[in-house]
Amino acid sequence: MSDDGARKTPDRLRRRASRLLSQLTMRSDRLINEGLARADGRKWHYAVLASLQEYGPGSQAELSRRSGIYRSDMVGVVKELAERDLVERVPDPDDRRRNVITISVRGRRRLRHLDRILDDLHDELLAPLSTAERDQFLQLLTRLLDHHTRAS
Amino acid sequence: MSDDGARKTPDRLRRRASRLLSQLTMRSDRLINEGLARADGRKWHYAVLASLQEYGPGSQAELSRRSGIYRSDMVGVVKELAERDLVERVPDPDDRRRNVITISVRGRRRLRHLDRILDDLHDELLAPLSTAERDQFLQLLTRLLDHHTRAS
DNA sequence: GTACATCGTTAGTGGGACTAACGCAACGGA
DNA sequence: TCCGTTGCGTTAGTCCCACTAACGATGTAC
Repeated sequence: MSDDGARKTPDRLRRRASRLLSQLTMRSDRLINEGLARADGRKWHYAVLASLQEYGPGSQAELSRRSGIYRSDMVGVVKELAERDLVERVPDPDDRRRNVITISVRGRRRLRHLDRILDDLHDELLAPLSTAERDQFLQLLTRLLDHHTRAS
Repeated sequence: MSDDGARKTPDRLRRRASRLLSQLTMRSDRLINEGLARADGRKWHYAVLASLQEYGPGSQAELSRRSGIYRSDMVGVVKELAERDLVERVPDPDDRRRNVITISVRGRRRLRHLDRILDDLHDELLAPLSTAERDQFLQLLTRLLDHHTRAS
């Protein structure tokens, strides 16, 4: 950003929800990415590990669907996770197109770790809000997102 | 996105404010960009025109600071606006490093037009929320953004 | 068997934030 | 008056991310 100091951001801009969202998301993404990076973590790793933990093993394509990561990008994510022994990738004997991805013990431990890191980072992200306000914020975001997800 | 149908998005993911923000912002950006594109408009055009309207003429560097657009990107934006006769770009006689950018009559009309378009698009974006909830949402976003802007 | 869909993979697109470095002009001291 | 610093506009290029296209191999349906 470069609009520090004499903040002359026009009102029209400052008031638009779309702009508030992009700006805040930019900061939020930076905060989370940097926070995770400090622990050699990435958002995508977290997403995949969480998906494996909550819904069990699955093919890359299925992980894709669960996590919203494109299957073209999933290749690299799974590779990185496998390199770190957080996940096992085994060809599916029943369907030779598929790899079955399974979370490892290290993977579960790692997920717990990332969860703690994310808790802290979100505390920082939502710092100015009270507990009630945080809930409200989440609720509003969820309703909006749900609305635009169904509509898509 | 690709997580339609059987929504198996893990809870951990669905609940994180950071993720809600990115996802919603992605939809929001698409909505706004496509809406503006239908009228041959762009976010950046709006930002610059709004800044000129509210604070008067300025150099490209100053517009940069007002709008948060990088001065390297401002070059192209001003060029596009000038091509459409929405602004005038004149060398500053008092400081030969500068161009003075001024909004034209067409520019003002265009800004009003874009404002109407954006009003509609934001109505769509915030559709599921009541008026009170929209205010609250904006207020929460603003507080969060302010907090993370000062801290930067 | 033949058409079609799905899987993993590679490559590449397009947009947006952001950096580096340039030549030029202005400003602020010694 | 020269000199270092700062600000300007511009060009080029980086990185990240969502997303598309196309591929060969495999599975499924008719």
